[in-house]
Amino acid sequence: MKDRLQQLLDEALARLRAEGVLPADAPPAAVERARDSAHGDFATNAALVLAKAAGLSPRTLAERIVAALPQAPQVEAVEIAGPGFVNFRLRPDAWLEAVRAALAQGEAWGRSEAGRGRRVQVEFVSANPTGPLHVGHGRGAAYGDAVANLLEATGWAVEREYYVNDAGRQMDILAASVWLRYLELCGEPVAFPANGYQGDYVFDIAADLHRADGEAHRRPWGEVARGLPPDAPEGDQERHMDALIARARELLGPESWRRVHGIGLEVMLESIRRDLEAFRVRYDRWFSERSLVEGGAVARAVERLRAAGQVYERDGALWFRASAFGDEKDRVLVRESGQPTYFASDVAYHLDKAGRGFERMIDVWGADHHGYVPRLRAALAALGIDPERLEVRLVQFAVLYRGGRKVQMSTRSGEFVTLRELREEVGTDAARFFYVLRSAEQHLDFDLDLAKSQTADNPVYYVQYAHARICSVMRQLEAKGLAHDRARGLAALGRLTEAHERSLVRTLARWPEVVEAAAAARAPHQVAHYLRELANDFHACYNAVPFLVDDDALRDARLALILATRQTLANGLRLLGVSAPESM
RNA sequence: GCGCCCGUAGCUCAGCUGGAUAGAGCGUCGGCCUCCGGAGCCGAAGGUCAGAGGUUCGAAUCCUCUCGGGCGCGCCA
Repeated sequence: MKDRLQQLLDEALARLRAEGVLPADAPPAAVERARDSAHGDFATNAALVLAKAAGLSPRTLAERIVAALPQAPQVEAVEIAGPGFVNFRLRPDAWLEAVRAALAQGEAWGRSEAGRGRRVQVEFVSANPTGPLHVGHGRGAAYGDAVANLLEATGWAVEREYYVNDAGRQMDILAASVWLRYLELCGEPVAFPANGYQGDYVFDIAADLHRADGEAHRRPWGEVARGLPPDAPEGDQERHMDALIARARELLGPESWRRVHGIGLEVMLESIRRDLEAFRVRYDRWFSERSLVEGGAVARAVERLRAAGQVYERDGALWFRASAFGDEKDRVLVRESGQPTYFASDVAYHLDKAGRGFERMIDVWGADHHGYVPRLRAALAALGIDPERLEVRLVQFAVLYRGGRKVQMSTRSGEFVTLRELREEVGTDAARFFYVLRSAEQHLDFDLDLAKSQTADNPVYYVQYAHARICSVMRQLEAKGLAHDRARGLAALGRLTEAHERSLVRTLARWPEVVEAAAAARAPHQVAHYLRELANDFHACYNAVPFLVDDDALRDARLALILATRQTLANGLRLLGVSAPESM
């Protein structure tokens, strides 16, 4: 509907340009939904925006625009108001088209081809496989998946990817931690390092290893600890850990080390995969960092930067001239030790993505990584890749509240709330809805008690209840020995004249615009808010207007309206990864 | 110190590329069940959009500064 009016406006403006009223390079003007129904249904500020360029007063220009507008059957009236707004009022039945469309298109209602099949990749969560997913990752998962769904719904060819950091020091620390817990199980008097992974899951992995391999990886603690630099608090915990890892590799030999390293990775990855699956998040691809390192892609990426003349050596390390591309300082690619940094593999990773031909690469990151964005863009620019293809979406932290008090989290000590615990406590539906209820750049206060409560306060139940209630009406219909005659209902849509019905129809008609806007802004919270509003309009209608009336045509028309509402609720909830129950 | 994000009703937040009297939910107060699920509906009170300048026909929205909060600023990932 909005598109149709935009067409009319564009035609009118083109005509005025042809007549010389408007200069050829006049800026575009848009049609928007009127906020206040007193201003009609849609409005355009074209006359206000273009008045200066045309050298006319806004109201005079508005009159010229109105005169130039082509006729359209849906438009009942066009009025000029205020300083020069042009307001469109539609004929009441123009809105009813939405009911027909919702029923005819079913699951496709609201979808569009705006993306024209262009390829976009959404990479999200990508947590290190060194521990279970916690509630912070949950928000990234809910957000990233919903954004991917929205892009799919608007005609993009979407790929969801998880970047697995299976190379590097953090994985080595996990391997060392697992091995030390394993040695404890073997009866060795281990002093567990301050910097090791403390969580219970490490014991579980160690126990798995012990069950499977017996004492094959046992080494005397005295040999392990011999001559290591002191741990914190007396010494440096990082140096201690590095030495411990080196010692582990030396004592275990390559094969045993790979085994210990591998079981940690395997168990954690499997746990992450299961958590996400239960959270209704599926990936097209799990991309291994190690495959980049071992395949030489990291070295090649560094070489490409070198060939571009954007690296130099200093203090024994290899630096990338990031400051020449807008970053605040230069960044190390290869350490003095010869080890490439995480940044180097990330450059290689994004180079690989770009090479896979995605028109857009959307990375969903925790907001604490924001400082990392400029250097990655800088690297892409230095490699001749348009940095605009990379879109980094930062998701702020979620803070959990229980009983009005903040729930403390700390990854170090292993006392964090895991995504699994959250899911078990409030359920996937409530968790996913709450996570996307606020815009991503907003800190999220996640009230566990509210998410669990089965009351009107809880927006998830409110929306789901609307869906279940419509299903219940249909069951009642059946119990009365009646059936819905869709054709008869659609033919009688003109009889939906009650204020609540008209309001519901208008909200319904907005759905395709909501999907498009939410996708464009990468803002699934707009869908959540819309669903709340739609449910509200439905509940109001439910209380004001009886559906199962004796008049067959009127009944079928009203049922067509609420079935269209049910379809819209279901489509919206699906985009957010939330179920639409038939009864609750 | 520098950089990024944020500051809107008692609380939690919307407010789409600047647009016409600033919107929801919760909470508070007052109403609505002989009827399709009361997990519902209706109404009322409640705001100097942190503050000060500026741009504009028009600013919660854009620019500058100040104040307040969060997060970054590693040869960690």
